[in-house]
Amino acid sequence: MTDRLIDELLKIDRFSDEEVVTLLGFLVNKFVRKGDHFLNPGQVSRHFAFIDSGLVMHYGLHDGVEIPCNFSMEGDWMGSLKSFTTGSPTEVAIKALEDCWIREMTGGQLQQLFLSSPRWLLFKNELVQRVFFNITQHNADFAKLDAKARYYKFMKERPDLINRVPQYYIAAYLGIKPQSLSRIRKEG
Amino acid sequence: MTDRLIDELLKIDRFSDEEVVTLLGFLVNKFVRKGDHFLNPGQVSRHFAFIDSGLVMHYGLHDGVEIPCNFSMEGDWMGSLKSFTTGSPTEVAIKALEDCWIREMTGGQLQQLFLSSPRWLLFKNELVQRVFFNITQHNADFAKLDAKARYYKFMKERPDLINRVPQYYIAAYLGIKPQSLSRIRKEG
DNA sequence: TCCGGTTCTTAACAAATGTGAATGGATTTG
DNA sequence: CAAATCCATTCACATTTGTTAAGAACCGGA
Repeated sequence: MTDRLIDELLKIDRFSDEEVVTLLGFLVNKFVRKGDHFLNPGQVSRHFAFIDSGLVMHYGLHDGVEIPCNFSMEGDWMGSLKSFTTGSPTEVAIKALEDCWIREMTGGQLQQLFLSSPRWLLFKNELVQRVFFNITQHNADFAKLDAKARYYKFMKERPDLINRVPQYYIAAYLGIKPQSLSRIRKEG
Repeated sequence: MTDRLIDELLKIDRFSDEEVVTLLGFLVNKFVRKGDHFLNPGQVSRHFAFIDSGLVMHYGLHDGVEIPCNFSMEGDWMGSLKSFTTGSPTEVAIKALEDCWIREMTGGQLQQLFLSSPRWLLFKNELVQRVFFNITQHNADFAKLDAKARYYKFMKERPDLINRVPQYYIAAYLGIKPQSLSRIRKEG
């Protein structure tokens, strides 16, 4: 039997069996139905989770419209770093776009993990850095590319998302209106 | 005699005198003239530095145009995290917009620092997180606001930069053309 | 299966932003 | 100091994107 979570862990660092067991002892299985929130807008984030299956979006609200800023899927970890570390109400909510099976832990458990082995802090840093690099790239795309180019780039780089994310969310992620995205798709 | 670097350090964590001395032992003073690079486009980043005075921009190139993605000034640390940690050629160059006095160290020295006390790793994480939160906010602004709103927000939040950064760089940072920024400024 | 809502598309028009070119002022350089 | 360059502005016009409204296609639930 293989465990995707362990596979992903070992890609990042050489965790010992003991370290892995400690982590698994903290994790609790949970089901999140499509459309439900892992983290509601304005709430304080208290959990950090691995996604075994399914897809979520991280999003902010603007004039009542949900604007995704990131997507996470099976094999990814998810959480609202800022709310989680500062205890402030989150500016970024997390909602399931598909039924999800996840394994979650609390902030206190994560702290215990950090104390149990220095490797876990490096692990966290690695995850933060990955998201940081992605956001930096997305940001550069906004400054450099027009709407059409951003859409083509998204299609090329995230073909896995094209058919799993509703187009009006993709449009919002790219900073354009759904009608404009339709037009871009039509005119090739 | 006060040292801005030490002030900033102590805002982040309770470093001991010994830890501070270790850091200072690694740092080398350097002058970077306005217009010169701290990190040239495409080079591998080998240094990490504190800015005692002056202003730099982190930027990427697009069709030969410099597009800033971040600014750092006196009191800030600077470096290209991705190039620095992965050893890859940087996608983000760093250029002085004003004459700068900096104190820099090498990657090897930073590693020594990490080994000397766990506090330094936490320190690095804190710096990464801050930039991460900033970029995340800038990113959300791109998706949510039009050019005019982005400019007003920038004026409100970064009045310290308005008169130190040339307007064509501010325009590029905001993802618009200099002429469009001129028009926005004119029409109020 | 049918219904009711949601998502996607289309179109005409409005508004925002880009483009190219010219000007004048400021700044740098020799 | 003068020449040269760079930078900000302005304008007319082109292109892109937003807005509003309507209908078509696609669901999910009764």
